[in-house]
Parts: sequence; C-alpha cells; structure tokens
Amino acid sequence: METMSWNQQIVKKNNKALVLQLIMEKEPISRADIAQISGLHKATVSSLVNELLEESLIFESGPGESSGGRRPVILHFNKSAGYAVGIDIGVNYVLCVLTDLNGNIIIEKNQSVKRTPYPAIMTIIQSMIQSIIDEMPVSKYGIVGIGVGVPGIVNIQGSILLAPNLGWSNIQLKKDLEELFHVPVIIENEANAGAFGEQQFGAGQDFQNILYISAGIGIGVGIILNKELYQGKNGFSGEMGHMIIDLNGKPCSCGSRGCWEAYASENALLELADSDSLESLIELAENGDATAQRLFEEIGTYLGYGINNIINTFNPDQVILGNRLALAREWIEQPIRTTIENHTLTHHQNEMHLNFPKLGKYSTSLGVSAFVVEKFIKEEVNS
Amino acid sequence: METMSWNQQIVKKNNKALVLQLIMEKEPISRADIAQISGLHKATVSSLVNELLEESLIFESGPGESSGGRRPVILHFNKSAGYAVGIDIGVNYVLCVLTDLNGNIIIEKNQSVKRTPYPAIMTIIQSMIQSIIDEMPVSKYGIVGIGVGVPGIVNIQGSILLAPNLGWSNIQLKKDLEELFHVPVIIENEANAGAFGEQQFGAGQDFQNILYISAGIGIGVGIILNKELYQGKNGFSGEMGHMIIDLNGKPCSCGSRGCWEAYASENALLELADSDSLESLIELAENGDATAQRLFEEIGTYLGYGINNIINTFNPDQVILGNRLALAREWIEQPIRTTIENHTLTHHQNEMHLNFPKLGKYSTSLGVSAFVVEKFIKEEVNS
DNA sequence: ATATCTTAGTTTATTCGATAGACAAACAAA
DNA sequence: TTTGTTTGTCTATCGAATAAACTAAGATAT
Repeated sequence: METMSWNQQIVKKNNKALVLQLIMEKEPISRADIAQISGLHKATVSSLVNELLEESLIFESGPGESSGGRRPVILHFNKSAGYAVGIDIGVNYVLCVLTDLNGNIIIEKNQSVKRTPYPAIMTIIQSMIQSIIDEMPVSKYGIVGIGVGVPGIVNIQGSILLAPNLGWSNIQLKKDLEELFHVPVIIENEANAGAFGEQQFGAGQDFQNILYISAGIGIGVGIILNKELYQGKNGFSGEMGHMIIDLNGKPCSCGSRGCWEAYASENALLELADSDSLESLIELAENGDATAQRLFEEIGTYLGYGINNIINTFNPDQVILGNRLALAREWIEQPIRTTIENHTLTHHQNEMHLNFPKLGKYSTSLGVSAFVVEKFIKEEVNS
Repeated sequence: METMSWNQQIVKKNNKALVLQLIMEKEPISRADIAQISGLHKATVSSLVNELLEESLIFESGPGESSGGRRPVILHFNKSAGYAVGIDIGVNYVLCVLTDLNGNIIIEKNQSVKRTPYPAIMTIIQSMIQSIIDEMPVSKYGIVGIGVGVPGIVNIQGSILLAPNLGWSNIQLKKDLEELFHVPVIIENEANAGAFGEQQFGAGQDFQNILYISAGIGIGVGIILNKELYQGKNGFSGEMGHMIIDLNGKPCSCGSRGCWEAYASENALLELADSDSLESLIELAENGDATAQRLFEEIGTYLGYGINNIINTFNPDQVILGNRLALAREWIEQPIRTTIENHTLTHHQNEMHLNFPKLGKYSTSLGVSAFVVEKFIKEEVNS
C-alpha cells in the first residue's frame, strides 16, 4: 500500500503537478496568471516553474503583452520533450501513431490485416514501432511509453484475457513489448481508450461523466466518471454489449440471449443486410436506397434502447457514440434521439449531450497515447 | 471552486482525519499502533490525538496490555459525542432512528401510514424528531444532523423532484427541516442510502465497488465505486428500474416499455399473483404452494437478467439485493444465481459476490444517518 | 534484587515547503 | 519626469512533520 499519511513532499508534488497542468491547459501563460488561478503564492509558483524549466517540461518564450506594468514572461508546455506511441489493434487493421506530449500526431502507420494470429500481429507492431523509432525527431526523453488499445477483455495488470474477434486469449502483450523496447507499456480495452481519447482531445473535453460507446463489430463502453476512467474490480467494466435488452431474444456468441450487440452492432447490421460492408450500405443509403435507410433506422432504434439504459443508469453529462457505426451518423442519429425521447426518464434527458467523436478513427490510438503521457508526466513530476 | 492548491493546513487536516478514521475503524488502539499503521511519526500522532481529545471526538481508557515494554494508552472513538437522525420514508411507513456516531440505534420510531400527502408525512416526521429530541441522552454536540431517504428522484441540492409512489413532486423537504430544527439536513434517494448503509455497517464492509439493488415496489440501484457513492451529473444515477430488458415488452408507468421493474419488482410480483401482499406469498411458498414458489422463481429469473446487466457493466466486487424482495431470499436466490451463471460473462462472475443485506429494514435509515455522521466528522476535523 | 532490554509516549530541535512582505525590474499613463 | 502598476525574485517567517533525545513504565535475564 502507498503510504496513507501526507507530508510536505506530497504537497509539493501536487502543487508542481497543478502548475504543470495549468501550463498544459492554458498556455501561453505567465507565472502571475498561474498564481492567480491556482491560489498559490507567486513565490511558490516561481520556484516550481524553475524546477519545471530545469526538467525541460516547459520553456519560456520571452515577454508578453503588458497589462499596465512590467511585461510577463510567457511559459509554454514543452510538448516535444518526448513522444508517445499509440497503437489501435482492430479486427482488420493496425493503426500506430507517434504523438507529442499534447497528443498531436507526428507519425502515422496504418496497415490492414487479413488474419490476426498473435505472432503475425506482433511482427507488424514490432516493425511499425521500429520504423517510428528510426524516423522520430530527437528529444530529451525519447519515447516515453507505448499504449495499445485492444478489442477484448484486458485486466488491470495489462493481460489480454480474451479478444474473441482476434482469436486471442491470455496474451502477454505488455510483457513482450516491454522486453523488446524497454519502455513502459499500457494495454487497454479499445472502448476505454476511445473514451479517454475523446475526453482528453475530442468531444468530451468539457464534461465530467462520459459514456463512450464503441459500436463496431461488437459493442463496448468506456466509462469516465468524475473525469477518471472507471475500470471496475478487475478492469472488465463496460461490457455493455452483453447487456440483455430482449429477454427472449436472439442468441449471442457469448452464450446469452438478447444481448445489445446482437441488435445494434455492425455485425448485427450486416446480418440484416444483403451488403457485406458498412461503407457500401452507407453509399446505398446516400443514393436513396429505402431498404438501407430503413436498416439504419432500425439499428439506430436498437442503439437508442441501450443508450436509454446507459442514461438511466449513469445520469451522465454526455454520451458519445463512437467507432465504426459513427460513420453512419447521418442515418442513425435521429432514430437514436427519438428513441431516447420516447423512453428515457425526462429528468435524465435534461442537460444530457449525445455527441459523436471528434477524433474519428484516432479516438483509440490517441487515447492510449494519452494514457502513456499521463503516466509519464505523473512520474516525472514526482521524481 | 475550492482552492486548487495544497498547503500544510490541508496536510494537517487530512492526517487528523486519517488518525480519527483509524481510531473509528480499529478501536481499541494506541498512539503507537496508529503511528505504525499510518506511517506518521509518533510525535505527529501524539499531537493530533491530543487535538482530537480536546474536541471530545475520542477518549482514553487507561493502559492496555504490554507487549514487552511500557503499556500503551488505549484510545476509543467517542461514539456518544453526538447523535444523528436517520429517516426512511416508505410508501406505507415512516421509520425514524436516532443513532450514535457509530451507527448504533439508540431510539427507534416506526409508524405505518395509509396516505402520503406531503403535509401529512411532514407532520409525522416533525413529531417523531421532536419526541426523539425529548428522549435523547445529553451529549457534547447534540443532534449533528438529519438524514432522509426517499423513494424518488433527488437532485444533488437535496430537492425531491419526483417521488411517484408518494405522489410528490418538487418538494423542499431539506429546506423545511432545516428551518424547523436548525441542523444540517441531507436528503437522498433510498437506494443510494441503502447502498451506503450496507457499505458502512452491513454486508458491503469489505468491498470497494458495490451495486445495491433496492427491490421494492419499484427498483432503484445505489452505486458505490471506489468506496464512494456515485451520484451522476444531477444526482439521478441508478434509475435502473427503468432499464429496458425486453424490447417489445410490458408498458411501464414511466411511459417506456419492457422496464426491469415491470418484471422484477414487488409490484410485478403481486400483479402476477392472486395474493395482495409479499408476506402472504412467502407464507404460501413456505407451506409448499407450488404456484407461489414458481412465481418467486420467475421473479428471481427476471432479477437475474437485470443483475447480469449490472455485472457486465460495472464489473463490481459485490451486488447486494436489498429492500422488500430480500425477504423472499429463500425462494429467489437460486434462480438469480442460475440466471447469472447462464448469461453473465465468465470473467465477470469470478470473485463477484452476490449478497443480501445485513441491516434488514434499517439499510436506508442507517445509510442516511451515516451520511450525516460523515459530514459532521468531516466538518469537525476541518475546523 | 539488580541490571538490561523493550515499548509507549513526550519534548526539543531541525527540516522543508508555503507564505508574507520587501524589493527590483520593466512598463503605462499623467 | 513622476507616479503608479504589474511581474517576478529575494529574504525572513511560519507551520507542520520529523528525528532524536528523553522520560515513563513495563518485561526479562542474571
């Protein structure tokens, strides 16, 4: 157990983290502004800022605009002090990005894959990371970590217990990558990562309690409460694709019946359609195909049922509908909203925001990259 | 906003709270033990303990057993430094308890009610509290607050927005009670209160993430994550009675269809039965009535569907099935467990505990009383 | 019975980080 | 120029935790 008691060192670490956080969020900013906002004394801010300068986590960019007196020294977060690798393993692709510490994509590697045995995927990941390392700009801290988003059940220790759509079980990706590259590795469920990505950089930046629905081949949900990812006892939270919405309904691959994802996922959509891809169905709908439009309406309605359950359960600030089905926003948004209006408790609908991702296909990769950066910053400040 | 920055005073308050918490949890305990457990220096502990002694929040009871040297001075939490009132407003009863600061019931008032207009209930509550005040023992702090659990939607500010089974809407009970008795008043949803009660004093003491299902006339759920009550944006979390488990199912009083509580609540049970009370149905089942037994099995199965959704969503340490239907534990427990085994994801079932309340009908009243005590302690330590 | 070791708790001095207030630097406005 | 303002630093002080010495009160060995 961490020590339970508090002392001055902990105060200092937290204040230093606070100063850095303010610089990250509000740059350009002066020492005086930080003192103003944080409530810390300006001398304290000065001292902490100097430490951060020595660690190259921030830098000065000369004098700013005077507001009637001496001109302030403008501070910036040094987003290029190091870089993070974010990897999104999908069922038929691997997306790998290198981001700076602000989540800006510096390098991007994309590869589509046909089959997904672990060794094959591992080879792809390894060569992607290696080529990124070869291409990346020089920096003080280099690669500060690797994050991986996986469509499956990942425990808190980072083991992939089950990823049915990849055909994986009990995979020690974290250990393998750490042995290869000797940097911290974080493995997360892709819905959790997507939720965090949107909260940090995308549609969820202004909200406290966010439910991010990853509606792809299956459905997973990332739960952010009070701005923090909720993982559950073992890290398995958010398996709402297997929430029963129809007692005597369709059998699901999980062995249960009437699971949400048997009705409202991309798989469910394609089962109902003659088409073999979401993209072609969207094209049909755009060309006025009534059958395709009716299909999307049906899927939207089913999505709405599950979202109703989410809203009544969590009373969230925001629900984000992400992953593949978000591509069909134009066709599914209205049925979802109508379903909510017709079913969800009135009080819960007030001030509830239903949004779509701002990061597009990057939600997950930027999310895991953000986990890595967060961990790096935390450890750097506390050392 | 509270100040964002930290300083020595905050350290002191937290350490003082920690010392008090250890005394509350582990009494009898010595200064040396506290230093050992907390990691604080013994001099620090001594100083904080002395402050707590002066505030009468703890007391000494003389020397304890030697462990090879000087005998320690034994410290105790002064559970009688003040008292809290906890009120549970049900659809046909009002239960009112006075507890000490450890949640022991000192005085209990119980009254069954036929009709529930707010003025009538208010009169009952007022006279109950007044007679408790007349009877209660003298103490340093007197009544430290009043807590009320209500079957309805309560916002974070303590307004009762809607309590359909009482026929209430937009009731300012908090304001009214504060004006009458001039002590802090906390209003909470009864499921939230029940969850907190069981977590503090009952079945949930060893767990971090607890979902407490209040299965009565309707169904509500209290959500405790990382040992803290999760309330949602407005305080409306846990309205899982209106989670859709059957797409095209029965209409519900809320205007939706297929809501969980339309299948698995006491109301749902009684609709299916010829009987007019849960108690008489239980008696029938105990006397071997196969129809009654089959009914309970059905309700248990329906409860299981909803609990499946809860487990897959939250990956909790524990689910507690509380309120009225817990009385039928003997008849519903097995069908619930069977349903979970047949439907819930395997990984989520491991280490998941399904339990029943230890506090019986007192879960809610002790829960609100505990809210009051927690608030009092927090404010007392920080002053 | 005496000396020695152990444990409990207090007292005194020290350390460390935040803070108050004085100060210098740099600028605006009169 | 002069005056006032804002920014940032420097110095002294404060407050809480801590280390270490100390007192108190027991156990244990000889």
